Amino acid sequence: MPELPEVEVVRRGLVEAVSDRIVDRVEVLHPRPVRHHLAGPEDFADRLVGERFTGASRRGKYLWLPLSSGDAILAHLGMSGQFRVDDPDTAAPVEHRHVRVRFGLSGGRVLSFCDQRMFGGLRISPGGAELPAEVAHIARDPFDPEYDLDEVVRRMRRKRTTVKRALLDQTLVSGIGNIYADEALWRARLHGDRATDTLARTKAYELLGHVRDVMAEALAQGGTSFDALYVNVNGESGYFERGLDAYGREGLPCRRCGRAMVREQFANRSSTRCPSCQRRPRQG
DNA sequence: GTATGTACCTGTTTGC
DNA sequence: TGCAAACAGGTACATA
Repeated sequence: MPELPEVEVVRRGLVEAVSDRIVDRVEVLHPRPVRHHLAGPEDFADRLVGERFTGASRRGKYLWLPLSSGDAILAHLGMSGQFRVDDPDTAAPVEHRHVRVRFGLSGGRVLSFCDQRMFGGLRISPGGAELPAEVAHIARDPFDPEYDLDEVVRRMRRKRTTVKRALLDQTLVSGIGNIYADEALWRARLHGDRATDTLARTKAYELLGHVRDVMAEALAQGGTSFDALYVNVNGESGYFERGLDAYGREGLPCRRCGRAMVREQFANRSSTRCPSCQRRPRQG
């Protein structure tokens, strides 16, 4: 599932692949990924033909492709979204890759938005080249030059919620999903149910430091991959899966203490933790 | 304003 | 063997 490191890998690939290319053809093969473009799939396609890409930007897990008109194509990969860049002659058949939207580019290459589970999507953001209005509510991520760690710690400790919910709150700090939340909690030896307002200031700084570190390490390895659902624009997987200490390790020994890792339900998803290093907080 | 719960999706795995 | 149910989970929206 693409989180910040995976989305950043895709962004870097897109900068190389689409910058200065002109859209000469758009095919919307399934309406769902453009559901947020209220004027409909045909309008989505018509508006983009003739536009020139000027780069690729990101905030948290949102990506956007600024256009020379000042508008942007805003994208979210959701659970299983991928961007692929191919030569038309060598690309795999459309139906084998769940291609939902295809862009013909000047120079002959094809940019495809593929999405098996269709939680992701594309939309046109008018005037959104700099920062789409649709992502204005998303907090800066830990790799953003203007990310304000002190402010995140202050806001986190003021919230009346639990630590894991706070990490996943994209309006507090963006880019973190279930995988890297579990990894950072394991490194910080914290249980996800710990109340944020009982967290010592130094512990909050430590936790957010682990968040940044684990995502930086994942990015350096090209991201994490599961079930080939996440790949870069060339269809290649990252290598960080072997670096995970918590996520997906239910029943395996904790790499710190050897106790078997456990998996628990958490808000319609799951959390994996060490029952010894990450003790459940006392209630009340 | 803030916190929480649910719907949206489909390929794969699990259970009867 | 075959079908149904469970599961994965980020975001938008509804509800409390």
